[in-house]
Amino acid sequence: MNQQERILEEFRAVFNKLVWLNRSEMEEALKGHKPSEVHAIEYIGKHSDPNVTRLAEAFYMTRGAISKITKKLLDKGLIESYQSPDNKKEIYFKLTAQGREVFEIHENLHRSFRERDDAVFEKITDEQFESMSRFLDAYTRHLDTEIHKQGIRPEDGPTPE
Amino acid sequence: MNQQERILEEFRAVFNKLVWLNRSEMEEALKGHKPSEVHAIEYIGKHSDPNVTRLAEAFYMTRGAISKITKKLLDKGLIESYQSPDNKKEIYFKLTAQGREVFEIHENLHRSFRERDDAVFEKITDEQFESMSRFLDAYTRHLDTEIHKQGIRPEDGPTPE
DNA sequence: ATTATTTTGTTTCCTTGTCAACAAAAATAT
DNA sequence: ATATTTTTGTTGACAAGGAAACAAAATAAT
Repeated sequence: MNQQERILEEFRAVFNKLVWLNRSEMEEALKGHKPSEVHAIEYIGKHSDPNVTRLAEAFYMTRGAISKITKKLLDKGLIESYQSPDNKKEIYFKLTAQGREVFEIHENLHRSFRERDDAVFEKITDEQFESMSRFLDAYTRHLDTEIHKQGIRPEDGPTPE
Repeated sequence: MNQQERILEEFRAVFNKLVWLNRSEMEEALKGHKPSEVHAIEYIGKHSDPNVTRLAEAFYMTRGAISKITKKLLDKGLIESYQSPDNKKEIYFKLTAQGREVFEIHENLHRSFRERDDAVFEKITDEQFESMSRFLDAYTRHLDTEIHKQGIRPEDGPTPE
């Protein structure tokens, strides 16, 4: 295993550990709501006029899947839908009071996770941070170039926020 | 969004892009085999005496899920099972000739992905590499400590290779 | 040695997401 | 203006994976 594979593998491992560690606490605090539902609530709470298509693009999921999730959230009364007077096709979502509660719990938990790990990030120097950031930027640009080379298929490609 | 969140978010983005870019090519080359099947073939080809439990631990999946995947691979004739004379319970797997073909195609593709991205990794200095590596080690240790604090539940925790 | 506990693999049921087909609305072409 | 194409959201059929229950074998306890 060379340098390249090692660094990517290490990152993957850290990420997995992080996800696994946070999940149990998150699930405990938000019992009764599935991770995908909470995720959608977070997005809806943070963006203006979100609709099924936007959520699907942001989550790299199909519109069908999102449609089912928002249906559940509507049934639970965590979100409500509204439309623009000049567009009868698109359906937007916003949080209800009850949805905002879930949103806040989620935000607070995220804050606590961040604080928990602050120690590690305080120890990295600005140079270290800059170093990683430059690497990531370079890698992203490289991948974008490669994606472009392959002949892009924008309809199923990621369109991150 | 602070430093901490930014760096993690950037890594997630790079990772997603990487997965997405490689997937189409991989699926094209290994048509007829599901990603999870190929993944299992890779593991079986690289480890000695792998069984359902080992695969489940390595992939962070349940034994039930792995059991179904290996069943399919057996039916396809890509792997075969064998047992030790002094253990009638554990069932190990190894690749058949046909399975090795899939294994090789997969390995070659990975090699080509690596070569494709070499340029990016060649540009990072040894200091940069060291810097990232130290950060990752520190983060892993920190998370291990936190996991330990929480009261460990080894039965559903990750047990990476 | 016998009993109790743990490990291993499989199966059934359930949930979640993808895919494909569809209708309604909007955008574009002609 | 009308016709065609694209976008948007929904639904039903299907596949993948998780949870739980289970039997068989191995291990530990007594």
